Amino acid sequence: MQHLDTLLTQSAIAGCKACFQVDVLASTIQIQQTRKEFEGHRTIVVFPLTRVSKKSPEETGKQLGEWLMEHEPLVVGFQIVKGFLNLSISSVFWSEQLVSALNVSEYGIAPLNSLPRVMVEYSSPNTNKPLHLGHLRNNFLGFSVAKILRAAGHEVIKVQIINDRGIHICKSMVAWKRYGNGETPESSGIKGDKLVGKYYVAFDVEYKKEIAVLISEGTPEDDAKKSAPILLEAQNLLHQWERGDAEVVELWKKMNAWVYAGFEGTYSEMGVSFDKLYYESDTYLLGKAQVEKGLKNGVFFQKEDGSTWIDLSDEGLDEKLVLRKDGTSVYMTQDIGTALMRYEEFPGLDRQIYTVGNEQEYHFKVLFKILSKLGIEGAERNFHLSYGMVELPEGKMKSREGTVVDADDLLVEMAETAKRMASELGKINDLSEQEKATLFKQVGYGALKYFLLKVSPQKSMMFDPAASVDFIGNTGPFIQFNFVRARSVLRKCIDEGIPTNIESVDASAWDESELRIIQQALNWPEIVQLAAAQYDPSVIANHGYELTKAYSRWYQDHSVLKEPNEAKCTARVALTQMYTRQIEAAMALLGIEMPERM
RNA sequence: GGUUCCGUAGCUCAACUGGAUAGAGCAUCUGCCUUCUAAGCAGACGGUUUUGGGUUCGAGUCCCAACGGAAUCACCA
Repeated sequence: MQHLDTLLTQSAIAGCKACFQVDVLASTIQIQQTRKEFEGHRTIVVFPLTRVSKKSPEETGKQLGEWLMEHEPLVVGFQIVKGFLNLSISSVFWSEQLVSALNVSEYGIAPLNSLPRVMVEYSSPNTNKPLHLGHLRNNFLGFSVAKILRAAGHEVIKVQIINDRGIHICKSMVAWKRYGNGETPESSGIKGDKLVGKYYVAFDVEYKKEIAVLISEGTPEDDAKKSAPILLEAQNLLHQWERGDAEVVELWKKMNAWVYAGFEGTYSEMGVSFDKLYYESDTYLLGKAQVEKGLKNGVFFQKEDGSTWIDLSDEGLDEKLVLRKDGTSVYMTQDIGTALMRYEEFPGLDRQIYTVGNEQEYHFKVLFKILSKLGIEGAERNFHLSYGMVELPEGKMKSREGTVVDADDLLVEMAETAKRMASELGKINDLSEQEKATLFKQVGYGALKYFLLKVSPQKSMMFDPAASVDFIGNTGPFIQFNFVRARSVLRKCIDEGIPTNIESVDASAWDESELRIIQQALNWPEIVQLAAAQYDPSVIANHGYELTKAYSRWYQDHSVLKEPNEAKCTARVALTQMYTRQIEAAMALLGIEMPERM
């Protein structure tokens, strides 16, 4: 479509020269898709031209339209509505564009490495509890953005950093030592991450009890919170870990391994993956060296108590701590080290995309500034893919109040809902049990992914577990359903000997609704680029929905198999093919699989 | 209090980045399955785009102010 608009712009510029004797800039020619209530395909907005034409919008449009009719072969008709010049484009053009799009292998997908190498970080869980709904949004988002960037031409490296170290895991360790009696995932049959999470909860229960006891003995609340024995024990474990105490490190390794096995199960169900994993325990010391180097260069400064800071007040930010007075690192220290390490490990890395919730916006603003001051070329190109929280009707998820929506549970529920719907409809009774199981996951997970990705990332969103995720309307299954119908048509074409290798379509075979769908579909390459530029899967989701909606409407009153006119039949096969290929590609960018039947 | 983000139909979201009469889905109501899969299609209902100013041919979109909500401003992660 860009191609078409470029041609039309050039013609319009020539037209302005001929009609009004002025040179106009390309930016003055505004072209958009004609709204569906008007005749025509592309619209030139005339208002900006009235300044040079010195005529009314209607008169300006009329002169330009007449000139284009004569001199631009693509334009076969025009109409002026107020200040809008609506151009009808030759259906031969649409026909040819469609066929050529059908004959490239991955229409709209840019060649790999045509754009620079980028890194997408997502997930980044703590290892003390299982993944929840918030992680689902995070993971689907990061995974999808990685795919979109790849489709736009970037080389993409998907990574996560695992927060495997710190007080949180020590809490689980203490509780397991106290109450675990050697329980393991194998002995209990509990998934590893769930088991560790169980002891994190057990810690919290005991911690609260001890605080209550202390308070009843007359200890002020603040002191009680700091001096509860179980907390001290956890802190002690953390110190032992940092000193490398063999027994503690072994327990830490053991419990983390349980968690990783559990996470791996969830990731695999979700269909997300990573190219490289980073562990905080490997990287948390790296930042220190960088900070010390920066201290010598004057990027950082030390306060009297020995803590290290950066002053970003002239950037509109505050002073920010990068090393504690005891020399231990904070979150920022670690992120500095990890970032610099990644630049070294992946030469030519153009930027990093951090998929992290919007509560950390300030943190990343500071991080990017620091990286820039440390001399990273293009550090300001780094992007915090910030997303809003997923909220429940009663507010935020709180693990302490048990309102957390568990990722594994939700996935199971989604597949079950798909199963329930499918058995009510009874269209797939002849599939094998295994085929059915696959289908229920495709549909159920598809519904969930679409639900979470169709909303712009920055917006916080509502999730009502009671209302559940819809399967009708603007949903993943609606798109899958239309795909399945279209595929079914194409299969039957093959059965009935109707050719599906389309090399040309007679332009006279199209009706207006079809030309409109073609036009919509030909926007695909730009949609991919736009989604990549904005790091926004919802752009893809919306396009997929609009295209599907149009196809579904068309499907209702255009039969392919029963169309007697051969040229029309061919045209409809081509359109159906275009639809199935594009929608499959689009959904793939969202991580949604398409079934053959449903 | 400072900074940032958000506010569109009863609910959940769009609106091609300043263009035409602000669109979908859900919910409610009415039609359509002997016709390629009805998880569908068509129609009805539903709006002072939170409010008030401004910028211009033109504002949901940009600027200012107010109101409402969220996040952040930790030697937490």
